[in-house]
Amino acid sequence: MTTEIDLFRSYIARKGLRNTPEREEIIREIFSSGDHFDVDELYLRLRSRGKRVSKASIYRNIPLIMDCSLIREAWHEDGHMHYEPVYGQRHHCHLRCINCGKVVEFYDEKLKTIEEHLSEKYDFSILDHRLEVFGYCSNCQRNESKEKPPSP
Amino acid sequence: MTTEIDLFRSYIARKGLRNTPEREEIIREIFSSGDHFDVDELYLRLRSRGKRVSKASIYRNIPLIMDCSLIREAWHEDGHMHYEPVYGQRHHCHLRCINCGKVVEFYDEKLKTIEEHLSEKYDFSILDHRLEVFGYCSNCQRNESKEKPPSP
DNA sequence: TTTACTGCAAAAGGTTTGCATGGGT
DNA sequence: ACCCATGCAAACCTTTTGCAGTAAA
Repeated sequence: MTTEIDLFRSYIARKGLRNTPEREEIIREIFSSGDHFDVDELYLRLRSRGKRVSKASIYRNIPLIMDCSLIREAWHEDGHMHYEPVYGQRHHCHLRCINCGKVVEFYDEKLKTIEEHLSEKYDFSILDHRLEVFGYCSNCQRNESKEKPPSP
Repeated sequence: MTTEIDLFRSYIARKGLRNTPEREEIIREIFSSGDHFDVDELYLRLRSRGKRVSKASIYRNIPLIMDCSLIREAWHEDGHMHYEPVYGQRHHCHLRCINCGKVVEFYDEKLKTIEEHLSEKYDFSILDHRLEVFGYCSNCQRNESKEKPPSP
């Protein structure tokens, strides 16, 4: 976590911006768990630790934290964006259960190959990708029929 | 396009719902171009053809049209969802230029293999996936530096 | 005749922004 | 001292919803 904060500090300095306690708390909170999060959740987590950082500040800082590659957008769901820490983690994608929301992270080397093909074929310089795979987890496969509206 | 409308009609009938002129116009408009769209754009396209369908009706019908697999969510950008027609099209993913927004559709067989691996390894029954790849298209590679804010 | 569907306008929920205050550098 | 960052509240935008009227079946 020290590394993430240092990275952010140097990014802030490089951009001629200012370091603030709020900014440090946000980074600290994100990397204290290292898990996916959304703005509301992050706000409540900070709050529950007695750190009063406004949502406006979180919203204003997220673009900066993305810009220095410490987090990135993971997926959009339930009307809002979900983010994930990215620094120090192997790049990965998500396998998600469309019934219970369970998330499995995975990585597949073949994605690199796909990127290379695309780069050649369409003359793109490729920076990133995001793969989401959807299905029913083992639990929900059994209960699947219950959750679906009846087809009359 | 006849096929899409028939599919939708039979879906509506099967669900015990009602067919309406508005519903037919929406389907017709979506498949008249077969391209990506968002709600506002679809609304304006209908309007410019003299078809007055309210946005509320579009929003209310999109879940139905997704449910019968005629369209699906493509990506979330600029604060709103983008959809794409799916019926009659080979499943595909998107390569997008992060500078100019250019979209290239592609398909790679390796994604099927990835799905199979995931299915075995994590015991998921997999229904779908969405892969977005980001980079600079050939044009924007040259002009990349211009578009970025200066780093002081 | 029944009741689902539509349009309108209001509401809801996430995100952005204007403004005055406070705090890094 | 300068001016960027914060908190608050209002504004903004997309999407959802309540309601009364309309029209499929």
